[in-house]
Amino acid sequence: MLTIGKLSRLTGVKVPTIRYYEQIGLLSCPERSEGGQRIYEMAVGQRLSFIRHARELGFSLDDIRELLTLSDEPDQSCAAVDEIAKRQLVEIEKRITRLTALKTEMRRMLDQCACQTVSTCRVIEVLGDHTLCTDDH
Amino acid sequence: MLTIGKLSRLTGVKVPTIRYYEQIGLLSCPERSEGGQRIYEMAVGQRLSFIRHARELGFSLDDIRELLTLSDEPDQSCAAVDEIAKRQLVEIEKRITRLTALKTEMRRMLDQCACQTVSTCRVIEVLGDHTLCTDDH
DNA sequence: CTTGCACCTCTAGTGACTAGAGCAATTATA
DNA sequence: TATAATTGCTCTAGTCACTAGAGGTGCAAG
Ligand SMILES: [Zn+2]
Ligand SMILES: [Zn+2]
Ligand SMILES: [Zn+2]
Ligand SMILES: [Zn+2]
Repeated sequence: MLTIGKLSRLTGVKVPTIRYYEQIGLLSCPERSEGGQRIYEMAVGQRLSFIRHARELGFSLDDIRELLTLSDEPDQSCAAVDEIAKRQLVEIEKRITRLTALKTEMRRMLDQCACQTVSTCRVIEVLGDHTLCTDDH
Repeated sequence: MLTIGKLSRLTGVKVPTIRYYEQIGLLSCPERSEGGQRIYEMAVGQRLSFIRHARELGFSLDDIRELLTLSDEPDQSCAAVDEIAKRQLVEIEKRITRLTALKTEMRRMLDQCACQTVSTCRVIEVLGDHTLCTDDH
């Protein structure tokens, strides 16, 4: 049995975040002490660690909610699970592609700036005129 | 002279977004028609296009606010401008690094899954146990 | 003159928390 | 046992950059 603080230390999830997860129904309401404080069973630590790790890997809370539901049915096919993960992978790849293009553009801007006055600054110039860019973003 | 709709079409910034930018002081309040509708000078198009392009390149509205202020003083050194852009570049690079690590981890998870039942799903397993990962995130 | 689109203000919602106020319960120390 | 320190509680509001919707008004074409 754990207080919210201990659960927090155990999982690395901050106390207000745990309460937030309860509020949005990602964690079910735990028992309370006589004084009204939350008391968690040890197993909640597993669930919370799962949530934390999935968040670190970039899954949305909605995806996590679904993953948790799926993981409660061990005999089902894991196709749906893998589908969510694949979608997440594609998302990540898209973001990397986009950010890589931005990086190139930013570097080009900075490299071309002669570092004199604002009136001749290449950064300002390019920001004001997308046709000076090499690709769309 | 432009109505808000024309300004929107000219710059590709949505009407509510233009009003939002006015609300937070990124665009100054334009004149109004007798009926109370906003009427913009052509020059606002430049400013708004600058904002849009900077947003597309990932700058925050706070950074953009500062860039706009700086760009109004053409004779100053552009060091401060370039500083903001450099910071932004570093941010982008950090995000790429992080996302690349996530991508690796996600791919590993998916590759290792034998695609049978949830109980043996590698995705669920790894999400529940970070020690199965190859790096920190 | 009427139709229909564009425009107006204001409020609330998004995601995933975070901060803070003001108070109650529990635990550690004296 | 008394007190102090820590931890817990609820509730509200703030973050960022918008977006959606309600309920109303202005304006231009036919
Ligand atoms: Zn410069
Ligand atoms: Zn561009
Ligand atoms: Zn699987
Ligand atoms: Zn991990």
